[in-house]
Amino acid sequence: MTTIKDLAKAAGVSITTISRALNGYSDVNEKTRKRIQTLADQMGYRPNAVARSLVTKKTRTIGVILSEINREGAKDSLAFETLCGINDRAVELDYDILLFSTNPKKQLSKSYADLCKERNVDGAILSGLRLHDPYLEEVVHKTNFPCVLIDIPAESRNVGHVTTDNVRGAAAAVNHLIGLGHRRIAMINGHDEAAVSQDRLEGYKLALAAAGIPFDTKLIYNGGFKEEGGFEAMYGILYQHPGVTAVFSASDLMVLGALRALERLGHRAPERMSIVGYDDIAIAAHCSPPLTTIRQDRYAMGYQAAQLLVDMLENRDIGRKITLQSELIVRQSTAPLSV
Amino acid sequence: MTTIKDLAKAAGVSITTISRALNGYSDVNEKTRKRIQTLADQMGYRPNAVARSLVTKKTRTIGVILSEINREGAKDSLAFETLCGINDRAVELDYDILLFSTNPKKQLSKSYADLCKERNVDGAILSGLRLHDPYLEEVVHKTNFPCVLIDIPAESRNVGHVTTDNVRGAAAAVNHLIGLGHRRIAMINGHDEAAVSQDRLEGYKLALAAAGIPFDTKLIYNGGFKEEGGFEAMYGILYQHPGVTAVFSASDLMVLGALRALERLGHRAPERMSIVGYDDIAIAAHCSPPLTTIRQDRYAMGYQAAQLLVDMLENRDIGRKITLQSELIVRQSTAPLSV
DNA sequence: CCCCTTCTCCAAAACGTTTCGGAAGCTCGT
DNA sequence: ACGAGCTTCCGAAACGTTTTGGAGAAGGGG
Repeated sequence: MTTIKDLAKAAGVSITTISRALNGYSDVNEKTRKRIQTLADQMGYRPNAVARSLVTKKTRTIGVILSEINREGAKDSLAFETLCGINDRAVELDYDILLFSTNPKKQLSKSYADLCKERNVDGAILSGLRLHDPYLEEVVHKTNFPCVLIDIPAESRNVGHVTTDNVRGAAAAVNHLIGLGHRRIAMINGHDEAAVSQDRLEGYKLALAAAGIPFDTKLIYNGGFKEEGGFEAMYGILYQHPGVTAVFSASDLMVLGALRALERLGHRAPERMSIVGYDDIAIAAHCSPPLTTIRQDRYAMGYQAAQLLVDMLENRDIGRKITLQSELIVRQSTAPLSV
Repeated sequence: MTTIKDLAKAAGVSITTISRALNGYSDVNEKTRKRIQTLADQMGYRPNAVARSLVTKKTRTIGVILSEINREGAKDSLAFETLCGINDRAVELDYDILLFSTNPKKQLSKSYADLCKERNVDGAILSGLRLHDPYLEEVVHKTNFPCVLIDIPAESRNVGHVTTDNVRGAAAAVNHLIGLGHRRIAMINGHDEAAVSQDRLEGYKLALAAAGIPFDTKLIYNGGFKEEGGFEAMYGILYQHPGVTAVFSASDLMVLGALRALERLGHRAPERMSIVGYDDIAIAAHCSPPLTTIRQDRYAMGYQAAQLLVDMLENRDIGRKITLQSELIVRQSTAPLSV
């Protein structure tokens, strides 16, 4: 590995001059700069980022903490799409990405803040965390570490936030069902520790209220965003509330489970039950029936999150919150209420 | 940020002692070690990994270079599953992951080797690269940078390789079709720059030969591993070779396109055409018809790749090559040849 | 009592950069 | 001819660790 020292020796100038030449400072003669530049290319010199970081205190690296990086995460590629968005924007802005998983074991020994401190990332993007994750609170409140949260409402000087308009998305889903004539509409929600669940429930309520349909707590099931949870929820709905003709699910994955439950009991969607999901995962367009769902653009969310974080890091003061819109995609899992 | 210096001052000992105490050396009194340890905890001391790396020359970081980290990659989550596997094993082995994308723009300015040199990763895992990628050749031959290649056959002192038995997988797929009575079997392959394509073609040929079916180059189509490519290939097969009753595709994604082509022309699988895919992507089990396919365990591949790389990094001399088995999953896109 | 171990501890160098504060040498106006 | 002001360069400190090579003290055997 050629270092700046080797280069200085070879060029017959000081280390300082090499550094300033290569970094485009104005106090070095254009001719010597050229000479140094070509020499550097010849010798294959690459500045050592570690040494540089040590003195500049910047690593041009952002930590990405995704809870969904695990084997199950593959089915819904939400985390992956987010990561792609983050990555693409990060590359454009010339930042690197350090991937932190949230393996339960590691969570115990080291908090995110510790991870970030140790590895000296300039900032972090967090996604898929529970609302009351203790480490999350630490990051947001105790440290003032720059970070961007995805789908977790929190803002402060150094904390940004990107999400989609979940209230509106959910309302659109439920309105679609109401427009099809459905009145008894159940909801399969995620879990209480997710901000999006609260928002989507809110949207569900709003849509019902606007249509003059009374809200019934009993029609709210929690499926934990899991396929299995959707299965059980649908089972419960069919047995406990046979009058229900439509379901709004807070995730497509849970719809897959719900469809299995329907089938198991000899029913089909949308004939027996209209279902609208959330996310528009890849499977949604291909499963049977293809799912009516609310599409959220996870790629864009990641992309915006990276942009927002870098804006914060480079002291461009713009808004701390970004809300993207979602879109109702009508496919064949919903149908008019047959009387 | 508390540094080792602050800690030394607070504890009234030298920097050396702090370092050696915290790193578990034997030449520090157990009492002082305890004292230092609790003091470090109190003060929230975190060793600066950057400074440490500068002197140790190790970063405990592995670079992951995946070409498929982009918006399109979301549909087949192969890259993601691989990443999950890498990540899980890396966490267990206490390594971090630096994610390099292969944005075309960046490829021009910096080679992988440069990326790795600059960022001082200890080693790298590469996947999704074309067989004759110039930068790949550089990594493998010119530098002796430790890396593990996924699905790219190359071995040397510092280069490992993990793949699945693509020849056998393909042969199993084709044998399945032959067993169902099919004789005119086309293949939709990826592209010539993929090692897996060559292997799968090999398996296809082998299976045909074993059954005494003559090989016909005209029945080989290239779909470039793209959905659209599968569409066009199937179109071509139906028009140019109406006698074909079964297709082996080198990826499920291309099968999705092929199914669309079939449908467009008023046909259905498996009635008109039996199709077996490759990969067993998430959609495969849910689409219509559910796909018969060869499952390869991308997660395991990533996991093994990480293990192999770390073994190499830590000078455990084991094999440089890992081949995982694949598995035929029979669903409903294949059926006995109806005479 | 002296020498040899063993146990603790430490000063200083090293890693490869950036950057601060000059210091020469040159030009130019007066 | 002289100082001011540029231009171009450089020495040395700093960043936060690890590691080398010892040094002082305590203990033990002869």
